[in-house]
Amino acid sequence: MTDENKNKKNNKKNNSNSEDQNSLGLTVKKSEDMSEWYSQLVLKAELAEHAPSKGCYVIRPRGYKIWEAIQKYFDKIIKQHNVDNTYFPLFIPESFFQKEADHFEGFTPELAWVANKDEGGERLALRPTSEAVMCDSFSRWVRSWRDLPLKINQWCNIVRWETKATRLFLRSREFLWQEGHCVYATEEECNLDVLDMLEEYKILCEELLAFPVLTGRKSEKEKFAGALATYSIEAFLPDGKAIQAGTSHNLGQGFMKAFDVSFLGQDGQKHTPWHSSWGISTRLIGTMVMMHGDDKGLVLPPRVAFNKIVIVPILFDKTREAVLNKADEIKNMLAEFHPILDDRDEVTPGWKYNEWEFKGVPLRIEIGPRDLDAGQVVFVRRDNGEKQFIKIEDLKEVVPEQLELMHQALFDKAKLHLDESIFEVNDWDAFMSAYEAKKLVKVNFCGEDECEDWIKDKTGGASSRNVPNGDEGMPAEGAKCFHCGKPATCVTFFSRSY
RNA sequence: GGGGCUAUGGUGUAACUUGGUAUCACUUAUGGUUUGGGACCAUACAAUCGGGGUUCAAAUCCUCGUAGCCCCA
Repeated sequence: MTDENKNKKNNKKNNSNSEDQNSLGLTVKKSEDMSEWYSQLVLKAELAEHAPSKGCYVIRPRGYKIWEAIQKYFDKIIKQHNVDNTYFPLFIPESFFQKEADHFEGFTPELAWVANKDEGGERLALRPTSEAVMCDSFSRWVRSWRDLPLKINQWCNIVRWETKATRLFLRSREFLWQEGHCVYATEEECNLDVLDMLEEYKILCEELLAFPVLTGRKSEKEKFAGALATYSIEAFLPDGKAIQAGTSHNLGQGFMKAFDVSFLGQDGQKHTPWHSSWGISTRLIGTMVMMHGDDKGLVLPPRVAFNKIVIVPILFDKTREAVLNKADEIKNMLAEFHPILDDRDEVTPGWKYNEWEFKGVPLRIEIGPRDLDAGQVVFVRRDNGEKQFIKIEDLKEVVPEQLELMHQALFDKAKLHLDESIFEVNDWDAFMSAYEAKKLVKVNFCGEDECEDWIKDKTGGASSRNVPNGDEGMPAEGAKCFHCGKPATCVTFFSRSY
């Protein structure tokens, strides 16, 4: 054994001796090593676990509940936009991919192929996204201007053969998402849809997941393979890295032409329609966990949490029955919040507090013999840990009130971090110092691939996030690119990213 | 894409250098005493990642595979 190995082993030993091994808890602090903190939390809070095949994971019930909350919220939005759910096959013939050259080129490196079967001599790939297979159907479904707009969505899994390091929820070879695809008669309608859905994603993050995002257009370098323009929502995490949390693409007419989708207009002429697609994935789960979790474990935003309350009765033999009866009464009174009544005898109240905090339940109600006489409970919010006494008859009012306050507090904290992280700079030196301080750097930018490549290379990882929509994304007259000095074409955010 | 490290009950680990009965704790189960911020006693269940090799003998050495983590591009 080499010295180096011995040292590693000794370190491991020392660490394990100094740690509390029976702990549910985490061995690192979020502020010290967020990456390790995240891995431990996702596993120990039983959101997910590694699967036998590389880069894949099992979503456990506690994690899937979060996905269900996202689905429940967003499926309603989809329907409000008159988008219908469908299901398209997992297998896509190779020739379908090849019809759109940019798309094929962009996705080839991460396609997974079915090895032992081919149909009619043609290979089948597992879908990395469904433009190709959907457009094939669209070519039959779209004939007349009366068939438009055609608006469909699917909730499904997709496969992208990642070669980079994979992370639970954040980057994996298979993941769950929703992909909406709309076909419009005009460019204007298509554009509007692309931006509308981007806005819906923003609202989803703010209203359900309780964090802010930057909405904007991706650079040429970062846009979707085959798109005219890609827009994204970008979340900025506490460790100073951005993460793309959702995308909306204006796919223009490329796929339409490639798959021969056309319609007869009111003018009796044949026209090529316009095409959009937009998606969010289980990556949002990871983003939410990193955004709100703390050193005590998971923090579920109130609107995401299925069980919004845990009731911990304090049980002594003499008063046991009376306390349990009252706890049960409270549980029924607050049934709409799906309270958990933790009446286990085998662990102490203190254990329960720590356990439910770790699992992120938003509110805790403690009730013991002393409270019984006073007609009150001890009431604790997960995000701030403050204890207060609440009269039992006031609970029905206080619970929804505190859930809303907690949502707002989580959002405000995330918003404050985002606002404090944005640094506007005009030259390379200022850029580098802001970037090294893990800021979200706002610059005038030429928007060119070569310039962006150079920046990424020079900094060892700075990438453009997006260009804000509207006036905010427009540089002042005469503004120059912060790096190359050519005339700036846009205002862009740069940062480290996941 | 290149390099390094790791894999032992459900969990965290010891034993590996120098081959020989697999350690300890937690968890779990049962019984009892407990319970307002991580209670305790007793007993019991439970493990060497997969394939191949070396050897009288492999957790330990060699080899291939699989998976995870880290560093560089």
